Amino acid sequence: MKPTDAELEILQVLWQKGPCTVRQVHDELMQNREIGYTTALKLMQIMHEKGLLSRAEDNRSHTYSANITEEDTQRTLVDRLVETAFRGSASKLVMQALGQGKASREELDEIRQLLNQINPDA
Amino acid sequence: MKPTDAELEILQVLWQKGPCTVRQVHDELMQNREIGYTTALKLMQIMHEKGLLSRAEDNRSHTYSANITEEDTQRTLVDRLVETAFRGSASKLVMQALGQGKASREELDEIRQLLNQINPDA
DNA sequence: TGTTTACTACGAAATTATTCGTAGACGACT
DNA sequence: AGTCGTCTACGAATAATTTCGTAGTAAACA
Repeated sequence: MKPTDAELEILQVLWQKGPCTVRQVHDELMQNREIGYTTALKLMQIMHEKGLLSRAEDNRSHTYSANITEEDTQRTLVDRLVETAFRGSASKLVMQALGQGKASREELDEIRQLLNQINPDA
Repeated sequence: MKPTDAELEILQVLWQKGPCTVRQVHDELMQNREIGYTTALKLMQIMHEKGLLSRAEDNRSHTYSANITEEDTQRTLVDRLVETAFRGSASKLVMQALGQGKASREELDEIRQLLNQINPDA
């Protein structure tokens, strides 16, 4: 399942903050851009219908949480991007991402470690 | 500029085949899925209006070519994905892509080489 | 010359995504 | 009880994307 852009924004909030009310999500989204409260509400209702979010109807308000993990979503999106934009070559994507020079030394070390663990002939 | 999904399909054809007529692009797209000829035509006309494609009005038919390179587009899409799905961490994306185990030994070597060339303290 | 074929142009339907206004419910507070 | 603030539900406008039908034009051909 590929979340839309607006859905991804909301998932980000839930992944970072954990279960939230619409109010909390909306406050967070407002840090980045203008968006009406009912817009956020509607989006979250739709996501709930789609099964993307579950909700606890606690008191008066509802508390929503993500039904998919950040990692699974990242995997889906990366796979998709590799297919649609990199003709199936994951390494091309890696080279592109690394080439941007936005990774710190620590991150690069982490990647080296991962590389050493990988056995492509398994 | 972020091409839409349908636009990316068409760009892929043009990047791989070079300048093409609508007919050629359509034939290629049909290899992967059902799509009407006029749909492809319309998409390419819109892309031309947007400046995404240029066209030579040769004979009877038109020959279209991409105005943006595959690399630039890949860069745009990767940057965007890093921002929206990886909270700005390019290395997280790299780890995710490498973790899928879809890279060959040769590709991994290539990545190692690139890693060694990168100086994060420049 | 008349018919078939291949092309472009264009309008518009269909689909999907995003946005928000309005209404109704419920609790809190006076 | 009446009013205010906050919440959900829901309809619907808007926008963006994808789709294709129809019409017109011109080359190719019988």
